[in-house]
Parts: sequence; structure tokens; C-alpha cells
Amino acid sequence: MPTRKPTAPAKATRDREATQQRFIEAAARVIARDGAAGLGVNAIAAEAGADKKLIYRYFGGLDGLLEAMGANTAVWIGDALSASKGDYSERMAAVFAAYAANLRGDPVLQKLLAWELAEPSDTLRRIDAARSKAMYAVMPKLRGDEKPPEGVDAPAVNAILLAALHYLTLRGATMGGFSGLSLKTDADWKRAMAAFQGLLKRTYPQD
Amino acid sequence: MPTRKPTAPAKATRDREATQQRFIEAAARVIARDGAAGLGVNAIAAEAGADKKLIYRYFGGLDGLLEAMGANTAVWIGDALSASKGDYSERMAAVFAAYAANLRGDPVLQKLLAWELAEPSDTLRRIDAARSKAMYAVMPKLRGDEKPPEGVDAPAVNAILLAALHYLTLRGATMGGFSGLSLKTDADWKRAMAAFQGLLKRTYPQD
DNA sequence: TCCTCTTGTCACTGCTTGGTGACATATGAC
DNA sequence: GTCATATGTCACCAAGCAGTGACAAGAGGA
Repeated sequence: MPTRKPTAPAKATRDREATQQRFIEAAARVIARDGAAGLGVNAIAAEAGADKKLIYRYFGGLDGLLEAMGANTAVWIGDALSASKGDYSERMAAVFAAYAANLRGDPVLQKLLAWELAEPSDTLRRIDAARSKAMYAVMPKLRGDEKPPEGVDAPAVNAILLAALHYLTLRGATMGGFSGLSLKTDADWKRAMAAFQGLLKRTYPQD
Repeated sequence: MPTRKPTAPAKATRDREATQQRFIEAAARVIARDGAAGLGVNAIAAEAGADKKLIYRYFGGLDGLLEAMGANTAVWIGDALSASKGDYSERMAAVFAAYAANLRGDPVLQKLLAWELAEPSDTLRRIDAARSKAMYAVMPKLRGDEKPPEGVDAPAVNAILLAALHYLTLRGATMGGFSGLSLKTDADWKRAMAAFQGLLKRTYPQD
């Protein structure tokens, strides 16, 4: 009795880079669908239609694959800046709105953000560092020459508003709202963004 | 050959309620230590020093146990309200500070909040509903008779600030900071709370 | 043609998980 | 005392997991 089937057709094409890319995209799909919970070499390999052994061979394991995936994250900023006119608070609000819309449409990024809050791991910390560098770099550019008003701790305020944006986005995606504020429809988000803009207006007044 | 050891001493005392309580406390310890990831009947039973079978018998399963645990959550509000003097923004800031301090010292609640963001489940939704009812009930009492200023969407603003508080607390616990704002020491938090208070002051001005 | 290295496939181990059936024993009613 | 029942204990199962060794087969150089 043979312990081995006579043969399998083997992959039609033999292309390491293409296979790696398939793994990376599969990992993103699995995260978007099942979140960090259902993440594992078995699930990713099944999604990619390839063998999990290759994950170890090409990426050294699951962590390596996730880092490779994190390195591929898009930039999602930039164009919001070019279109920014008006005073500081208006430009800030425009960037906030653009960032919010982008975040709301990116389930993978959402899951990564949620994952970071749940369990700190060195891998996640590295992914976060690479990703958030782009965001931090925007802030000074955004500010331009203007100084924040007296008595306003601009970095702290911006961190607060950004934190709220992250939290509300995640809550909207999972629970549909937070603290009595519904966050399902576009109208809901318009209301929320108006409140953000109001806070910015009052923090960085007339220019 | 016997399939069974002659005998085990059996629990010293037989007390269903005490055992249930041991399970509830063990579940809280496991969550505080390992987060939602390492949660499971095996881990909880081991932590409680009891048999997992009893979890099914007494709580109907893991979900029932978690709900029983959620029902035991403390109130964490109330005394902050009694000590609240001054205008609306000052009272609000006092409640925020009290809530923040309480949240920062409650790893179980932190893990539950993070878990809610990661994977929506009916159980978590029920726990959240029970817990947040208390918070929602505070808001109107806090507001008293005063009306919010024209053009201010008070519920949205409060949701934003509360969301930021949650997010920054979780980020501080896992990553030690967010968006360039350090959130490790008490001084860090004093700075953050000052920024919160500034936002409240500007939103709900002189009274 | 032959030979070697890489890419891909599969079977298998060891471990952990959620969940259950079978059993032992303390407790309290009678 | 007698005995039913609640309480606690343990062994076991099927399923899923991460990780690895052995093998097949395409690709390309000599």
C-alpha cells in the first residue's frame, strides 16, 4: 500500500515572487474577514491556495509574513494636503475628514489598530511604527508657519482628536455606535465630522 | 487494569456558590493577565483550580460565565459627581478625570473594551450595554438645567472626548503612547487631562 | 544528456482546544 | 440509618493548531 499518492500536478507556474505576493494578499484578506483572532498559517495558506510550508520557507514564519504585509500598506495621505485651503483649522478638518474616510474604508487597517489595542507584540509594534511615521510627518507640514494659540497644547489636542477618530471608527464598524452616538450611515459620520470640525475651530480660531 | 484511579480526595468543601465565585474571579484574572486572546474554559478552570465541566454545568458555557462576570462590574462613578462644583465644563472635567483614573487602574475593563473593538459578539454587546448604561445615565444628571451653547452638538462632542479617553487609555497601556504623545507616567496623564479640560472649557464656556 | 538547486506537495507529529460521558463522594431530607 | 441528589473529578473524543521531514518535479547550467 503506497503511503503516497502517485503524483500531484504541482503548481502550473513556479514563481517565488508571485507566490509570496499571493500569501501577502491572502493574509490581508483573512485579516479583513476574520480579524486577528482567526489568523494563522493554516487559514492563510488555505486562502492563498498554497502550502503553509512555503510561509516558513519564504517568510520565516507568520511574523515575517505580517511584517511583509505591513510594509505594503498604502500611504492614504498626501492628496488631502494639496487640496487644503483656508486657515489651519479648516485644513486640519480637511485632513481629518480624508483620513477618516480612508480609515473607514480600510478594514485591514481597522483590524490592525484593534489588534494593537488588544495584545501588544513586537511584530505589531514594528508594523505600527512604520505606518504611523507617515502620519506624524504630516503634522508639521500641516501646521506650516502658524503657532498654536496661547495655552493650547497642540500635540496633545491633535492626539486626542486622532484617538477619538480611531476609536469611533472601530466602534462604528463593530458596534455601530458609541455612547449614544450612532455611527452607521454617512449622515451619522457627517454629524461626527461636524463635531470634530467644531472642536478644531474652537481650538485654533480665526486666522 | 483499572481505568480509574482508586479515588481522589474530592473538594474539601462542597459549595456551589463559592465555586461559582471562584470561576468568576478566575475569569477576571485570566482576562487581566492574558487578555481576550488566551481566554478559554481550560485556562479559566486551571486558574480557578476547579474542573471546566462545572463551567458548563453552572454557567451553561463560557458566554454565561462572562456575562456573570460582567454583571459584577463595579460602578466607578457617583462619588465624582458629588464632589463636582463649578460650571458645567469644570464638573465635566472632574468626571472625566475620575473616570480616566478608574479606567486606568482597571485592566479587566481595559481588556473588555479592546476586545469589543476587535470582534463583535453578542455576549460582548450585552456586557457593554449593561456597563455603559450607568455612564449614559450620568450625562443628563451632569448637565443639569443648562443648555449647551448654540451650534454645539453636545452628545457628539461628549462621545468624541470619551472615545479619545478610551483609546488613549488603551494605547497607553499597550504601546505607552499615541501619535507622539507619551502616556506612561502620571505627569503624561496630567498633560493629557489638561488638554481635555481645555477642549471642554472652549466647548462649554463661561457659566 | 545529466546534474543540481529551487519550488511546490503532502503526510505526519505533538500539542491544545472545547465539550461530554462515566464515575466518586459529600450533603441533606426522610 | 437510607437514599436521592447536588457537587466535584477524571478520562476521553474529535477538531484544529503550528511546525517539520520526506518526497516530486520544474528550471536551468554544464
